[in-house]
Amino acid sequence: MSTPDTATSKSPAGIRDVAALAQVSTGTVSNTINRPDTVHPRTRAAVEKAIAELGFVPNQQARVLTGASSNVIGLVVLDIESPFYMEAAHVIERTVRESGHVVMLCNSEGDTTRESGLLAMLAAQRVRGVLLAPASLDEDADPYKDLPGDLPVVLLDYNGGPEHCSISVDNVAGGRLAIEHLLQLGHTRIAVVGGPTGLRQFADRAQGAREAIIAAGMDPEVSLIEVSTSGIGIQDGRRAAELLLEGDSPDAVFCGNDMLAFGVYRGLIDAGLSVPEDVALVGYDDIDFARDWVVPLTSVRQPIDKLGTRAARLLIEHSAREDSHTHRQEVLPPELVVRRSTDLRAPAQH
Amino acid sequence: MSTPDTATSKSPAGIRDVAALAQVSTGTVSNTINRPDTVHPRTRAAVEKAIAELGFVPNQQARVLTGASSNVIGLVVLDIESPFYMEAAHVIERTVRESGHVVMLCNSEGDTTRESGLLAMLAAQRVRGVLLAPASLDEDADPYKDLPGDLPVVLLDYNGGPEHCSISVDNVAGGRLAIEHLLQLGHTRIAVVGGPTGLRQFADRAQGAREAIIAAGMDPEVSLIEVSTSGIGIQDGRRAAELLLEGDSPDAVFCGNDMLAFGVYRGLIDAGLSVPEDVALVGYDDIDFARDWVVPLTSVRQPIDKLGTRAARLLIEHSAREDSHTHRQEVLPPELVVRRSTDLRAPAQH
DNA sequence: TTTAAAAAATGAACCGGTTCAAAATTCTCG
DNA sequence: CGAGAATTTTGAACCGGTTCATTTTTTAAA
Repeated sequence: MSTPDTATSKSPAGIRDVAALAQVSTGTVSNTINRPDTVHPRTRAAVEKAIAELGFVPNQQARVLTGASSNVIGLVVLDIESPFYMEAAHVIERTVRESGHVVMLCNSEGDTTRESGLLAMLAAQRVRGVLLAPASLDEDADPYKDLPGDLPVVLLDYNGGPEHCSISVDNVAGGRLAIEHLLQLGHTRIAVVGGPTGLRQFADRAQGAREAIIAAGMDPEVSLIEVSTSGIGIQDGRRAAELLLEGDSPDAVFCGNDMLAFGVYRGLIDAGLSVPEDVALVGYDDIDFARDWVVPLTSVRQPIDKLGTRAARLLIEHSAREDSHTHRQEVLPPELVVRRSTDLRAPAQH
Repeated sequence: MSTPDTATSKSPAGIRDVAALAQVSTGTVSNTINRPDTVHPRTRAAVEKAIAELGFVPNQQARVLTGASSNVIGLVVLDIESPFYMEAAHVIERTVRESGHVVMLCNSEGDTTRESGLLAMLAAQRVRGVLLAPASLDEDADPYKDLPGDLPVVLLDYNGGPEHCSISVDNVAGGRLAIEHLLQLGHTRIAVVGGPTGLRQFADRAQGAREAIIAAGMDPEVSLIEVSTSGIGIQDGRRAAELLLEGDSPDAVFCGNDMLAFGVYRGLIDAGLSVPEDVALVGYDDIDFARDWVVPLTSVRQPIDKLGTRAARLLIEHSAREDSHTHRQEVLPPELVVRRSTDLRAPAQH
């Protein structure tokens, strides 16, 4: 409106338009943009003026087509609303930005069909590579065997074996950590609210819980009450709590993630119990909310920062030297963050 | 590994490779992909076989280059971790998917410099269009006047005037709703915890609060205690609560968003007050957590669903017929959701 | 002033698809 | 069987940048 847009208001200016206006060749324009030091200052100024005048924006598509590698990185998560994945996305976005890349965020919604559709789309898009938090959790068959083209992929939060790069957190160790903490505090009837059977991460955490009980010389059949839920949200936790309170109440509850823990908390409060006096509560993930919850939540922290940065860097590296690349699997250790939901003496802030 | 990859393991197969293998011309391959009904069944079969054999994935970049419109839509939000924007992103992703598009999610982190960088990048990427939740909230100067190229943009949650398409929610009305509710319940000393001065949304909500007080024939100077915060997170709310409790305690608090409300809740609880008995509490946004909070939170709901779907559809439409397009501004009404944080009689679930 | 070397600019070919006018093939029907 | 119509197939040109061998200009040295 205010800028009269001197010339073409039809289609966005191309490099040839710029070349014509600046009275140089297209090669020179290209050089001005990509190798400014190889072009004479006077010429450069003229070209830059023309670029500004036309509002010329180089077409990235065309650029990639000629061999330049794309600066887009795909990120496929299985739940775009889960705080855990969002924090991860944030870290990844930041890391990736430092090297001039951008993230294309996609949501598989835990659906393997959608997931492979997205992978195909990202391959068609010729993205630089993909960070994939897999929806498919079949252990036997490797579902990522035949990826479209030779799309570089790094699995996120899931160890897919030696055929893939991956960064994951040791979920079994995490489960163990939680239970060891509760045992140390003297709890003997511990409930485990693990998400849906079939989600590997959650199964592993429950497995760790069992191992810890056994290592302490106790019988899981007696001291461990396992409950599975259909989802991994607050409501699911709440229902789990109701279920637990029907039988012999546990004196501690370990939840497969923080959202479940929040739900369990509500269920306990509604039943007139208090945390941690009557029941101790441990979550998993240590999302931001855990620290700020009414009763700050003890939680097994996944090192999201490391997870995200490592994964992003690994992918960029991987996609840089396409061949002669050996897949690498990194497994990070989780860490227990003790707060008041298990220990009243814990500082109010952390 | 299992697939020996007969031919080229060097660079991903191109349309000419397919044509050669199927013994047809490139045009026929293109037709097989895009207009299958115009090619003879026998030929089609041969081409499809070749495509499968080579693992051919059409290069989307090249496709776009020849004029096809991109299927990528940019989404720029100012806080990737904010539940509100994530819920919006989810809705948008879903809507956009239905028409075969994908979302490229970017985080401006409230920084206008980063924001324009992202817009330039999206323009270079030749995305179909951009949904922008603006970081720049200057009212006077229109900061989106000279967008790179003729990138179609729809402003999200912000009315940018007649020069832009936008979908927003009436924040003034929202503020009014909240206060009217509190007045109706008989509260007379109402605090308003509005975020940072300078964030328009928040300023508008506070403005609505003032209007409601005046409309009720009261004096804002007397009945309204306004507090501003430096951020819009839980911690900021908590600090605001501490500040409020130093002076004459209010009997109700209206917060600029739900996160602030959660923080205020913690501050109140820590000071030995209870909600809603001692102080009523109203949030804004009605994020998922509000319903599941320990004391379910009364909140002014932004119709995120509508916001997201409308915005996405408007953008696609806008970007379809580039010219002869008149900018449209839609303003959606907010809605009050009453829960126990203001009214004990509210049902436990909603 | 001449000449060799360095610096700058050029422009056609190319990336990998799509398009479309023209050519080749198949079908219809007198 | 042959003409005309309908259906398929073809392939060169194009999209908008980049590349790089070549040409042109400038600079430095003799």
